[in-house]
Amino acid sequence: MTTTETGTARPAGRPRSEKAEKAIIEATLDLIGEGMGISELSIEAIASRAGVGKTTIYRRWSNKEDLVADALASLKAPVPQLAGVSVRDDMVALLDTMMRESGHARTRCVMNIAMSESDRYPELFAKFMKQAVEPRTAAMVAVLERGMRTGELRADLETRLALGTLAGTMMWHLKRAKDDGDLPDDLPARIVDNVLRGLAA
Amino acid sequence: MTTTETGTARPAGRPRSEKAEKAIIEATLDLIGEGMGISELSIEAIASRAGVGKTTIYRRWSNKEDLVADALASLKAPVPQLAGVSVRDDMVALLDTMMRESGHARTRCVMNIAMSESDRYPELFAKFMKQAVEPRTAAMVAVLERGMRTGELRADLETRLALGTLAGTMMWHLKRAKDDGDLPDDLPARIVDNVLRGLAA
DNA sequence: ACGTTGCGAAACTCTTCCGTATCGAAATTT
DNA sequence: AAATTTCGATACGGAAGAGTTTCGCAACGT
Repeated sequence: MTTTETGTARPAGRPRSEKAEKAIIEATLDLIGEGMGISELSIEAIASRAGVGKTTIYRRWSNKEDLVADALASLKAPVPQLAGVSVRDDMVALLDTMMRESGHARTRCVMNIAMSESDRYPELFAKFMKQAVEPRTAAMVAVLERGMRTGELRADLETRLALGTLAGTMMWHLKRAKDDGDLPDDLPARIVDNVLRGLAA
Repeated sequence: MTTTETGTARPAGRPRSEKAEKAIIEATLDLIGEGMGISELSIEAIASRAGVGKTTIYRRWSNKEDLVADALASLKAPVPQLAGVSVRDDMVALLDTMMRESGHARTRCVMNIAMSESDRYPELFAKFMKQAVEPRTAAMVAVLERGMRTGELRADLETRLALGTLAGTMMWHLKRAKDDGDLPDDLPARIVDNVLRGLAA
């Protein structure tokens, strides 16, 4: 070998622009964030918004679905740092993160797409769930299981069911909030307190 | 007046086919039920599926959005007959209806559309909410308020919050069920019992 | 220097579909 | 019978956009 290798053999010619790639992904998420559905999303619009040629897109992704899948998958879920003191406080923090993030139009639209187009693009959905949703549900399940061990929660709790109740309630309210856009700051706390205590007299 | 009137003065000429109208609405819901988003839905596909000419559609609706709005609005929500004995049983019955109806692909897809395209088609969304969703939430709220009066539920309950917890939890599980399609028959009962009792030890 | 590959831009073909118009046949009122 | 309206079918012009190709230039290796 005479080449100066840096791990992998670099092919000859001009290397692909990392900047262009970022711009394409960003433009895609941008347009989705403006309320576009996948079928309304056009490669030409993405190229124009990103300031690149269509060739540059097709050189990397063979079609629209592949591109959108990568774009959605690039949304990492930053799970918040938890105090770890009480289940109640940790869960409020987790729901609060959900609420604050859904305040951004982009997040809401991405969620809409992931939810509603999951039938049409199952692979896309699976990728998104794994990258963006599962880290959060895993964090919630961990909190719940800790509570069962410490005795803060009932020992016979079904964690999947309890997770659904907490996250599902939050989602329900986030959906309804689209009209004016703001929910009370203490909503996460009220949800958690209600769910922990129960509705029965 | 010399005409044989039947309430309203019928104009001369061949009357519009009631059957064609039904077929158009049905074809629209059918295609939506096959996973098509509104923007993917084409008038030509609807006409073909309904076995009518495009003219027959455009004579009745001036564009796609009007047609879809009417189609979605035609989905009445049949609120089940409630026993009215206990809040617990009535609520299980309501959630059970949600679950069984969401077993139909058409219902799921219609829900998806209503949820996700609400930003793009706000009037459509409003119409759908009023016709198909509000009757159900109203029934749930009625059950909750009855429970507060009878003492079966806490008197200081926030009904909107409690509604969100019950319906939101059910929705959460319905979303996850897409993979294989079936949820345990006793899921509604387990949800209600868990929510009423609370998660805390 | 030179070959190779990526770049943005533009032109291109092909398909889909909207909304309108036109046709002969059918249904209904007068 | 005549007039009117709807029917399904088909054709049309136009817009949009997918995916490909070509072009001249830029960036990288040898």
